[in-house]
Amino acid sequence: MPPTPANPSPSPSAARPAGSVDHSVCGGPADLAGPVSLALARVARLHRTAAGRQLRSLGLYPGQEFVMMHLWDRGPVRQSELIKAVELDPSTVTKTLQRLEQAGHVRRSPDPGDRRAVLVEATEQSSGLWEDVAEAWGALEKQTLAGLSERDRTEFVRLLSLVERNLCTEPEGCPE
Amino acid sequence: MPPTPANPSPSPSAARPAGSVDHSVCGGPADLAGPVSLALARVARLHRTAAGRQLRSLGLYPGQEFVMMHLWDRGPVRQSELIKAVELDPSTVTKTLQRLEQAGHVRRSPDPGDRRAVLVEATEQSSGLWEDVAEAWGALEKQTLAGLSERDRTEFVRLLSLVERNLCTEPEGCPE
DNA sequence: ACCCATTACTTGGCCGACCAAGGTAATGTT
DNA sequence: AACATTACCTTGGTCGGCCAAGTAATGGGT
Repeated sequence: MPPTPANPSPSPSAARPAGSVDHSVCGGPADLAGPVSLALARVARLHRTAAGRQLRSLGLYPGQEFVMMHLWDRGPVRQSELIKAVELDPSTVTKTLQRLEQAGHVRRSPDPGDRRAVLVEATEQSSGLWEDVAEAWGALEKQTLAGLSERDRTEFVRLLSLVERNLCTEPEGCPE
Repeated sequence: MPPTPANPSPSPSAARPAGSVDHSVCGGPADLAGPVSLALARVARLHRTAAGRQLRSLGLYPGQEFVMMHLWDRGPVRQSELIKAVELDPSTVTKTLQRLEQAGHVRRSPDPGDRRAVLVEATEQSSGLWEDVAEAWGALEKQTLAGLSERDRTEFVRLLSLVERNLCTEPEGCPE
């Protein structure tokens, strides 16, 4: 008998570790299974929102930074290269590039050596953004990690790396 | 002189810690500033995608779980309560609920006591999903944390909590 | 009683992300 | 040389998420 509404924790077949669930932070409710996944999802959304706030004023939308940054320090690349780099769905990259192109941040041209391919590069006009974006990301990084010791930070990236490996492997979807 | 294409790291004004950037995992490229923010963003996307894969087969889309889970163990609630609980934009919740309603997972009715408000509850039909969702989240949690020691896990939630607090506070956007 | 701020929700629009399906060009196979 | 496969990209559609703006009901203050 799964959900007997208005009646907490009917004891499922799966996860529900133990009594309290830690909702230590920020008033977050945090009931439900999978405390880590839940926390991760919440943090991720907050992080993206924060990035968005930083970027909006620059005329970029969250997600576009990755593309621009790659172009800025790689120069002209094939779109396929870019796709592998950002690890996004090809169609996502296509659409993002269309918008970036229309905004004048990016130029695209057919690859003479392979008529299926498209070469992408940041426009000169976009170079002014570079600094701003770097600064915005610096600020975001700073806000994200405020109050974390050096040890905490390295620990955090270590754990993130582990988790990333976990999420990459199993059902495939990771490059390689 | 910001972007001199095809020329790595022109030394910005902001973050760019040191030489190598750790791209320890999964072949990820991981150049660019803000290694933590970047890693976090990547992990978050992978995590959401993984959740999506689990959920698709159940006829749910990522994000809807949170709503359903809340309804399942809280019973009928006002929409405003739900919004506070999931910490999402009201319009997001509205749309999600419309879709969930159309899918038959949720029922909505006007609150007799307050004619602006809407009461939301999970349908009986949806109760079958409960177990599946719990299981899916269990699996996700398991995959996410595979190979992490108990100490690593608690450390991870601790760090996530800190980061969450950081991202909540500053520019406001957190409940309270 | 009246006005006005607050609360509760909705609509429309835009973007990032995915999948599914399609079209074209390069490459491999026989 | 013809065919099949694979690589590269685009289009269309759907969702989650945000913001901005709008409607409607409640409640407080005077």
